[in-house]
Amino acid sequence: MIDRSCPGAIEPILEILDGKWTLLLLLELFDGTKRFGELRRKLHPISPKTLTDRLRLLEDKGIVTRTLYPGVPLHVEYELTERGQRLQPIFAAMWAWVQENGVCPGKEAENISPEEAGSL
Amino acid sequence: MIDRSCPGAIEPILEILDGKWTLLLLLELFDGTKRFGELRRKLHPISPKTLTDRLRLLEDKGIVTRTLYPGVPLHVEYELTERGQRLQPIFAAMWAWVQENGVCPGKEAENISPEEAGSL
DNA sequence: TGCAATAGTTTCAAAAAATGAACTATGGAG
DNA sequence: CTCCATAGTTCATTTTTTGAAACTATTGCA
Repeated sequence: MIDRSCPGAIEPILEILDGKWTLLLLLELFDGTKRFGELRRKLHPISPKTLTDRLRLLEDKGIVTRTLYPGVPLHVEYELTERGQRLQPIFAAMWAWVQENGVCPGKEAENISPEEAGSL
Repeated sequence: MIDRSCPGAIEPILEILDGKWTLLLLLELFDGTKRFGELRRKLHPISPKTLTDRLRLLEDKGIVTRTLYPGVPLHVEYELTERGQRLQPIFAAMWAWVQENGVCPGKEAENISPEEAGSL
């Protein structure tokens, strides 16, 4: 389980998972390769600055790769590395916890009024 | 595994795990009931304000309980709830990731010079 | 030449989080 | 009446993070 003799050892992962958008961003990437604009839309209203900041950090930590495709218009794809894929169990554990203890916002959204629904 | 149809569902846990000291604090509490001063020493140099802020938040979210023991000197004990205990698998998954991909700072500390060691 | 579409960067302001130092509260012992 | 030890609180300041708006870069096409 958890090795209590080396408490500082979780720090590398704290650096990776830290930041307002990081977990949501990683969730998107678990779903597969994504382009910059696509991530921006799915994580709306994230700012482009914050998105690049996060992606650069994850790149530095070896969690994602950035691939530029020249051509018109150019585009860029972000993809999880092997190392990044291995983060999935952490999310699965979070997910399991939420199932048992949290609430899924979607469930309550089922009975929103038509007017509210229209504005989405 | 992860339910992609309900992406917003991880948010409750983001609120719980957020903050510079939270994960380290929870690690301490997994080890057992702890008093305020004890946590403060183990998490040094955390400020008392930050520590109370975190503990209050965790209390509000039903993750820890606070028990006051009157008497002289008075003392307070913080303990994980059942709900809080169930967060352990998340940490275990983080730990496993670090084992495979990260570095344990302790390992490198084995060959520090005597002068450096003396200052600890 | 200038526009369209992608993916950013830059700069500055605003908001949120953490820190540090000093102070409060409790209650018995001396 | 003061002191000790515990567990905080308060407030001003600093540091860190996030955000918004406007601007840059690339390259083919009309």
